[in-house]
Amino acid sequence: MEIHNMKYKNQGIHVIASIFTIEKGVLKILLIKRKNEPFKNCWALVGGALYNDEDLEDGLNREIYEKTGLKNVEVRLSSVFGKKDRSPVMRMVAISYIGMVNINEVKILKDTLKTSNAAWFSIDDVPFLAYDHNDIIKDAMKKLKESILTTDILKVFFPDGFTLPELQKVYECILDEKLDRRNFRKKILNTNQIVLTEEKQAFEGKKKAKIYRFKEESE
Amino acid sequence: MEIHNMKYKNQGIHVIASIFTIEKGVLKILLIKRKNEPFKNCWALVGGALYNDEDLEDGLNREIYEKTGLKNVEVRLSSVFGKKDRSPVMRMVAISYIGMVNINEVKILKDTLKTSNAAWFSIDDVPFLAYDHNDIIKDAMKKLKESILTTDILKVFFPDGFTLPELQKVYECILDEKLDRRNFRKKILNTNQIVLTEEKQAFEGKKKAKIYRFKEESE
DNA sequence: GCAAAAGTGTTAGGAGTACACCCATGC
DNA sequence: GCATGGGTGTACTCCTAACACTTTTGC
Repeated sequence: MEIHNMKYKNQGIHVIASIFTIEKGVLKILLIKRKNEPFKNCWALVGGALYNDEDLEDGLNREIYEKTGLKNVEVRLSSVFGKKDRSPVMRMVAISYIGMVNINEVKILKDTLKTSNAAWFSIDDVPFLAYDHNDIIKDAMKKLKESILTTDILKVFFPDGFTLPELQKVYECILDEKLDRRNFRKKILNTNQIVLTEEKQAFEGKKKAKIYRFKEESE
Repeated sequence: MEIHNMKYKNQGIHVIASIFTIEKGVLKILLIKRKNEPFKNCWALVGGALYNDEDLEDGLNREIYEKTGLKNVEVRLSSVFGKKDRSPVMRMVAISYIGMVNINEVKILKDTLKTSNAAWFSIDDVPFLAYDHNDIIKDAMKKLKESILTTDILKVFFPDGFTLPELQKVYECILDEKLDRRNFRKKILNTNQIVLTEEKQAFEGKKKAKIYRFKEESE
């Protein structure tokens, strides 16, 4: 590869995050309003161009921080988008990630150097977005549904443990379907990913529910 | 993003394929010997730098063709490798794919503009490779194992159909474990991905085996 | 007729699904 | 005491895994 060959010039990498949360039983995604061209004033996913001197996930976390004020969002690779004309400015390949945050623990910045607004949108109510970000969200949703049972991606929602009714609500919200209470308990307990604690806590009912927590990696 | 900012200059995208085949019951991977720096004379996966004016998979297929003479290899996304120092020349992010080819139907070029050799290596016998290609293979192997049951990625091995003993050999070879004949048949037939044909054919035994084929997408 | 591989069936355990009743608590 | 949600068990089906015998055919 000849570094000065025009065939390779002006390529860049977008690192993009579909950041989800759940607020009052509704799955939401974090969007920002762009302040600059291209797609000025258009809503978009959080993300931007990777620097030369940072690893992919570090770049993504920097972008998330710069555009929303959020720090240390845990992210997982979702997919790659590389159509040659997906950016009107120059050739950009997008690496897309999924992130989950606890809405009670974060405060997003509405106005930054490059964004004029930031807001949570219900997943059923996403507007037309910059670039191919609508496609990216679609793919991220699919991956999210696949990974909730097999990974501990939901851990961030429950830093202090959770009751099974709570967890079930989150599942129902992400999968967008009702689940049977008894079968849900069996399934979750069978994955061997969670353990019972001593505590109890009221959730929606009057009766107190048992609190569980995700196992640590070592357990 | 300011296009002339040094933070974004000299970035590129590697498109890389772990091309597998099965030869005499052994899983093999296609490697090429590099003719140029960096990693001159080192073995490496097939792939190279993406051009500005081509989609990701088109670029990958071009690289495969240039370096091995193979055309139209069907590929699937595997993962992404983006450590900042993974290339000594400039910042390169690698998009890695899995490809399968039928060794009876291809002839690879041993010598091209950029390669001085190309050869199939048993998966247990892969040498030290250029860049982070050893890591990329490891990941591709994991993805390959996950996808053989749920996708028709093995179709290319059997353009004219296959017998179940044949297919089982391929599974055993990729998963690196022995499978029970009766349970294998049940499992495969249950996936509803294959259909019985009228023909029969001898494989390893004297008795002729029934020939199946993968369903078309429309079936 | 025998060696070598192809083909088949049964049983037991585990997971998924559907479904109904009692328990604890706040009001 | 009753409404609300939390907690539990059972029966059926389906998938998985373990396991042994018969069939075909080339030699």
